[in-house]
Amino acid sequence: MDKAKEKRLVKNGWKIGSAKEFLGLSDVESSYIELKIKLGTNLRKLRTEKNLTQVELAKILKSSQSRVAKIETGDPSVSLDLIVRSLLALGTSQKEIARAISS
Amino acid sequence: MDKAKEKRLVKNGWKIGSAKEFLGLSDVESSYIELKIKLGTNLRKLRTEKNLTQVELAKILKSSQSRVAKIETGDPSVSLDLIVRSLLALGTSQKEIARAISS
DNA sequence: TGACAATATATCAGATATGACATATATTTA
DNA sequence: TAAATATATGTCATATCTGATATATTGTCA
Repeated sequence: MDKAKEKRLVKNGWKIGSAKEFLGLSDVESSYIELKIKLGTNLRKLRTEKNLTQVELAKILKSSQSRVAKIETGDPSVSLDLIVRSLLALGTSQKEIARAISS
Repeated sequence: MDKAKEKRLVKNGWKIGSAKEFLGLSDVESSYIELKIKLGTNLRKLRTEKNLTQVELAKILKSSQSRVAKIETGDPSVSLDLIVRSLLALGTSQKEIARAISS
């Protein structure tokens, strides 16, 4: 299964459902990807609300600009761990993370 | 920071707060650990409700008994990705995962 | 008690994620 | 418009996570 391709499709407006069908993703896999994209999108929202650049956020996270971009664009190389830690580092509470997942 | 030690402490009834203080964990780190423990505990609850052994669950997850045990006991070597995928594989919805995080 | 099933813990080679860097492509601003 | 700033994408050496295996510990029941 080509995760890079799948990510590109999702980014370009494909609904998870259709991407799932097209790529033959399992329910678990597609739900997991959907979840990561939700949280990554949430991180971008948070960052822009705080008027931070990716470079500035990267510094806070002790990561790099490129990895922040990958978090926000749902790059398949990014772990849920990193996304969640990043949200927490920006002050997101567990309840807020839960809300983001439910949305 | 010794994650194995921290895990043992938490397991033995230390509250996150005190483990955090004792070990000098950052807010991000302690919240992240707390979250993993919550979801791991949730997985165990789900598994036992379904009357599955760790060996049986491992087979479903295409993992091993030892890794299932590590998920359930909050072993620091386990990623959030694996925990969430495992919950999803047991049929947990995103809303239910969100609920577990909020609790 | 002892045998047996279930769970926990330790270790490791291979797999995957990581920050860093280079560089491409937007996007903004003068 | 061009220059400056911000974001995206590709690659890689190193770090971390993985399933597997071995073995220890715990619980259960005759």
